Amino acid sequence: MPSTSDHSHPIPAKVTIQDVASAAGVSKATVSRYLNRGDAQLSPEIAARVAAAIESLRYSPSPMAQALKRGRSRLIGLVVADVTNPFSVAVLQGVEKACRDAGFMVMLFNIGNDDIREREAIESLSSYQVEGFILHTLGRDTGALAEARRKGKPVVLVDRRIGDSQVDLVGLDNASAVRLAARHLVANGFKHLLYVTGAAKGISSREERVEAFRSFLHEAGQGLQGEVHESSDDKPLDMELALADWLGRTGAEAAAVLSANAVMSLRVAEACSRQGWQFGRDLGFVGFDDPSWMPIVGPGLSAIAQPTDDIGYLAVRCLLERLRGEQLPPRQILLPGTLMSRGSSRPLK
Amino acid sequence: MPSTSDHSHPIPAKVTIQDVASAAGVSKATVSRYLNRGDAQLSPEIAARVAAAIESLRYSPSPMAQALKRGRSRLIGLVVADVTNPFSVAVLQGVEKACRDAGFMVMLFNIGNDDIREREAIESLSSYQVEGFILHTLGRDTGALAEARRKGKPVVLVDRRIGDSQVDLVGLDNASAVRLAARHLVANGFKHLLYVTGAAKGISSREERVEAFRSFLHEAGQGLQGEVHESSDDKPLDMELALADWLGRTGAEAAAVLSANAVMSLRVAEACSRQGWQFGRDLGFVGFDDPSWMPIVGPGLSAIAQPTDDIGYLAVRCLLERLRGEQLPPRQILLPGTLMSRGSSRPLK
DNA sequence: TTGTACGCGTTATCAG
DNA sequence: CTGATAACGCGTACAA
Repeated sequence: MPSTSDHSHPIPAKVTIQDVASAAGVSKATVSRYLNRGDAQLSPEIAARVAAAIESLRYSPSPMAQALKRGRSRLIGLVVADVTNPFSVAVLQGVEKACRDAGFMVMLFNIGNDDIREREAIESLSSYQVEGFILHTLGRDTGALAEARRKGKPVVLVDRRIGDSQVDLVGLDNASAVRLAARHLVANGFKHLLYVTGAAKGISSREERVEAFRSFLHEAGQGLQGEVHESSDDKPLDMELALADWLGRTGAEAAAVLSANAVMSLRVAEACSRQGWQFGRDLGFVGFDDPSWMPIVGPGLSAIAQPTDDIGYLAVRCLLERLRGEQLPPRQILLPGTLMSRGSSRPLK
Repeated sequence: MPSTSDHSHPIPAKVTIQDVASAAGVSKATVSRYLNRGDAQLSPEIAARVAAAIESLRYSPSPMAQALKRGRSRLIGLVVADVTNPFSVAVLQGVEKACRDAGFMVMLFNIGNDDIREREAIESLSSYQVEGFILHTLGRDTGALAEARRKGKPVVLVDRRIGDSQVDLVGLDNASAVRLAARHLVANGFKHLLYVTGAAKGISSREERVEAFRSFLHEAGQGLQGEVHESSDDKPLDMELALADWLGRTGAEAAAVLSANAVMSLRVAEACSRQGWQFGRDLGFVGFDDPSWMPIVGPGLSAIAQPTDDIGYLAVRCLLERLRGEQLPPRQILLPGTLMSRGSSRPLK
C-alpha cells in the first residue's frame, strides 16, 4: 500500500495545498497547476502522485483563499425584498439551480420589506466579495444600485426596475399578462372589472400592470366598466369595504376581480370568506401568481402563473454573461405568463 | 477641509487596510488595532486620524481575509431539505434574523429533497469556512452529520433527527401537539379520526407524530376509532381512494382528518375539492402547519401552528453557544404548537 | 516540466 | 503606544 493512500491516521481537520504537496513529494505550485490547468502541463507520473495525494487526504481548495487571491469568489448575492413572498422563493429556487450548474454559491440577504436594509445588503454582500447581484427589491431607489455599480459588480434586476436605471432585467411581460387575464374574463361574459393592487409606490411591475389594465379598459370601450382599488398594507379592511361598495354598485352582476399578486389574492379571498361572497357565484376572479393553494380555494382560483423558475434561472445566466465581460447593452428579458383557468373565472350562474 | 475627508477624487473600488493606514499616516497594525480592540490602546490623536481616514475612504474590512487569518468566517451554513416547503422558509426567516443580530451571514444550501446532495451541501458549505451548520434535512443518515463533525463544526438540527445521533435539536413538541389536535377534535364530537401523513421513512418528526397519534387512540379506548393513511409521493391519488373508502366505512359520521403537514393538508383539500366533500359538513379537519392560506379554504382550515420563527431563532442561538465553546450535553429544545381553531373542526351539522 | 518567491487583506507576535 | 513582519491558503510570474 503506497504511503499516500495510507488512511490509518486520521485526516486533519484542515488539509491545505501544502499538505498535499508534501504527501505527493512535490511543491505547492505543482498541485495548484494540477488543479487549475488540468494535468496538461504535468508529467503523467507526477500527476498521478498528486491525484493520489488529493484523493487520500480528501483535499479540496479553500474558496476563501482563492477569492482573496484572484478576486473571484464564485459567490453571487441574492437580495430579496421578502422571503415570505412565494414569488421570491420560487425565483430563489431557479437562482440556486443555475448557480449550482455554474459552480457558484448563493449568498442570500432578506431585507424583510425594509428600505433601509437595502444598502446594508449590498454592503454586506459585497464585502464578502460576491461577484454580482440579483436584486428583487422594493423598487424605491435607495442608492443600492449605484452602490453596487460603484463596486464594479454587475447587477440583474428581477421583476422590478429601480428608478429608470439602465440595467439588465428579467421579469414577466406584464402588459401581455394583464391583457391575457382581462380578455379571458371578458370572453367569459364579465362586464365589470375591479383591479385590486397593493400600494404601487415605485414598484414598477405593479405600476405596469395597473397601467396595462387601464389601457385595456380604454381600448375595450363602453361595453366594459373597470375600476382600480389600491389597498394599503396597514388598512386591509378598507379593501373589504371597497369590494362591498363596488359589488353593490354593479348590482353584483357579471363582476370580476383581478388581483395583482398572491398577497392581494389572499386578502380578497379573506374578505369574500368573511362576507360570504362566493367565487363563481357572486363574483369572478383571476389573480396574478399561482401558489399551490389557488386550486383549492372555493371553486378553484384562476391565475396568471409566472415562469418563476425560468426567471431565476435566466437572471443568473444573464449575470454570468456579464461576468464574462460581455459588453452588451442592458437587456430586458420579458417572459410570458400562463393562464390557469379554474372555476373562479367561469361565467357566473 | 482636512485632506483625509477630501472626497473630490473618486473612491477606488477596493479600499484596503493599507489605504487607510497610508491616508492616516500610520501602519496597518494600528488601523487593525483600532478596529478590533477599540481605541483603548490608541492615543486619542491617532485614533481620530484613523477614524477620519476610515470614514472618508468608506473602508470596511474584508471578511474573506479575516476568515483566512483567524479561522472564523462569521458565516453559518443553512441546509434545507426543500425551500418550497413553507416550514423551511419560515425557519429560514428566524435563522436569518438571529444571524443578523449576531453579525453573522447565512449561506443557504437547498438540497431539493435529494439525498445525494446532502453530503455535497456539507462539503461546499464547509469549504467556505462556515463556522457551523443548521440542518433541516431528509432524516436519512447520509453521513452528512458525521462529515460535519469530522470537520469539527457544531451542528444544530431543526425539526428532524438524524439517526439516533447525539446533537442539539430544535423543533416542535410533536407528542403534545398531536394530543392537542386530537383532543380538540374529540371535544368537538368527532369519533372517527384519519391521520394522513407522507411517507415517514426515517423522518423523525413524522414518525413521532404518527406514534403519538397511535398512543392517543390507545388511551382513548373504544369510544374512538382511528386509522393511519400513509400517502406516497408518487401516487397521490391513492389517498383520495383511501379517503373515500374510509368515509364510506364510517358512514361519513363524525369523521375528521388529521393531516401531518402543510403538503398533506393541500392534498387532502384537493381530494375533497375534486370529490365535492366539504369541510365542516362532510368531515372535520385539523392540519399541522399554518400557512397563510389555511383560513380561506372552505370554512377555514383548523391548524396546529408551529412557532417557526422561534425555532429558527433558537437554533441559531444554540449554535452560537456551541461556537463559544460551551461544553453542554446535547440538548433538545421542544416548543409547543398552537391550536388555531377554525370552521373545519367545528362539530358537524 | 517543476520549484521559488511574492502578494491578495488581515491579524498577531514581537520589538522598539 | 506604535511599527515592522510573519502567517493564513492559494495562484502565478519568474527562474531553473
